[in-house]
Order: sequence, then structure tokens, then C-alpha cells
Amino acid sequence: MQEPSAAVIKAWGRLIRAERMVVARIEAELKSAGFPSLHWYDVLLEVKRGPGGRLTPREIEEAVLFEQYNLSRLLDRMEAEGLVRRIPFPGDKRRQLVEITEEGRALQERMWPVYGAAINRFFGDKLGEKEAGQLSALLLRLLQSENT
Amino acid sequence: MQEPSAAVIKAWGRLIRAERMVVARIEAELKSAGFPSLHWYDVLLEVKRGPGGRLTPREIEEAVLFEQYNLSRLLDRMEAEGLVRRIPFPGDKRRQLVEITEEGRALQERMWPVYGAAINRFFGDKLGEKEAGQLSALLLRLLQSENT
DNA sequence: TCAATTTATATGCACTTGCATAGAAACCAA
DNA sequence: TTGGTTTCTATGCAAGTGCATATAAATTGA
Repeated sequence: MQEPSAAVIKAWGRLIRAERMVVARIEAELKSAGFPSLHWYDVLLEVKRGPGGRLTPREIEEAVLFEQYNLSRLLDRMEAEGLVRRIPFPGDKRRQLVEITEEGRALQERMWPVYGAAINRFFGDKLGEKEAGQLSALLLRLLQSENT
Repeated sequence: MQEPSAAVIKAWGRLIRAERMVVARIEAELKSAGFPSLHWYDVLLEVKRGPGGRLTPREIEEAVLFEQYNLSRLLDRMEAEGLVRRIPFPGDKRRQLVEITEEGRALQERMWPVYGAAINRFFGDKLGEKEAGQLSALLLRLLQSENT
């Protein structure tokens, strides 16, 4: 094989560490404010943004990059909490639509101030505007060509 | 609160997505080659690098950013597989030393070609040398002042 | 010197995730 | 049409993780 270069190895290690550290800190803030985890927020936000506050599980999965079976059960839990509901997908009985409830919207809106503040504190403030833009551009390259 | 700027939110979202995507792909490569997960590799590599191929659980924890209780049980599993062994820490009976075994070294060495190739394929090749350096520098800012 | 505090590791129990596979509907090709 | 394939979601069971707390040793400070 082709050994990754030192620069690549270093960047990779830091990506893992930085992500772990920042996520752990943000999760801790959410938890201490009595909120559910980031995964729940991710789903709420995506569904909320969907047309009519609806999205199929497949679409959510694609947006948040969860495993199909994990999302299926996460939706079970969220539905049990009244945050979303599953409704039939017109014209295709395999699919379904996940619809955010009023309760779901309310939770997302209550979480955002805490989440947003944590993003600033543990992420944005350490970078600054210009660097955030640079980081976005670099990460985009990784997301590019999601195949292969 | 202070809303994060659009640039910061975008960068944050991409960090999460990019990390998830690349990790998922690399994990898939390791798995399909019959290897254990990245967490196992992380521990093997850290311990191997420690003085005499030894490190305390605390030190491993700090290096890889796992939770204490998760690491404790991961070490149980790795020890059961004969990859590491726990030995007493001289002069402090609270601590212990985790020592990599020959089997552990061998596994790490067999994993690296697969892991390294995957790092290149899903990460390094999409960036290039210069950009890898830029990314490292940006991520370092996030890792800086690990407190707060 | 010894009680209180801190540090290091482990563990019971509940919850979450991963793996393999199921089941059902839609699509496709002859 | 219809049999084979693909797509979408769910699920039993095993493995991993999170939370709270336990245990034991070391350190601190009065």
C-alpha cells in the first residue's frame, strides 16, 4: 500500500480527536440542561426543515448519516415521546412520512439556544469567521463524491 | 445567547458529517478485512507507543478520549483476546499498567496497511498535502485549551 | 497520625447500537 | 403477466455504551 504521509496522518488524528472533544463537551451541556442527545436534535431539525415538516426515514438517514436500523429505533423512541409521528406515504406503502409534532418543534426551539451557545463556546469562538470558512471548504472536499 | 454565525454553523455541520462519513467508510474497510474496530486500533497503537509498550488506563484515556468506564471494559475484552495484559503499577496499587502483547503488536501491524490505505482513500486523497496541513492547523485550534 | 478528600479503576443495570435477517411493497425484464 | 430483484422499514439477539456508584489506595491538611 501507499503509506499516508505524515501530514495526512496528523490531520486525520486531529479530526478524530477534535470531533470527539467538541461533541463530548456539547453533549455535556445539553445533558446538564436536561435535554436529549444531539442525535435527537439532528432528527428534529431535519424533519422540521422538510416540506411540511415531513421527511421519509430514508431522507433523514441520508441527511444525518445514521444507520437505517438505528434510525428506525430512534424514531420509535421519539414517537413514544410524542416528538414525531409516522404517517403513511401516499402512493408507496413501503415508505412512510415522519412528521414533526408541535411538541417536537417546541423541544427543538428550546434546545437551540443551549446548543447554539455551546457551538460558539467550544467551536466557533476557537476559530473565528475566516477560519470557519476555511474549515468548511476543506471539509467539503471530504464530503465530495460521497461514493467510492 | 449569541447565535452562531452562518459560517460557524456550516463548518460545524460539516465537521460532524465529514467525520461520520469517513469513519463509517474506514470502519467498513476494517470490518470487511476481518479486523476489530478503530477503538481497538487506537488503544493498541497508544499502548505500543508508550514506554516499554506500556501505559496506564488513565494515560490511554487521555490519549484517545474515551470514557473511563468504556475503556475499562474495552481493556477487559482486549485482554480476553490476548492483545494486552494488565500488570501492577510499581509503587501505586491504585493504578495499573496495560502492556501490549506480541499478539497485540502483530494485530496492530496487520491492521495498519488496511487502515492506512483507507485513510488515504477516504481522507488523504481528497485533500492533498497542503490542505491536510491547513486542516491540521485549524483543528489544532479546537484542541487548544482543552479545558473550559 | 488519621479523618477527609482525591485519584484510579471496576461494575450493576438500563439504554443504545450493530449484525443479520425478515417482511412487505414496488420495480423490472422477458 | 409474473418471477426475480431491488427498495424500504422493522426486529431478535448480541455487543457496546452511559449513568451512577462502588472499592480501594494515595494524598492532604489539621
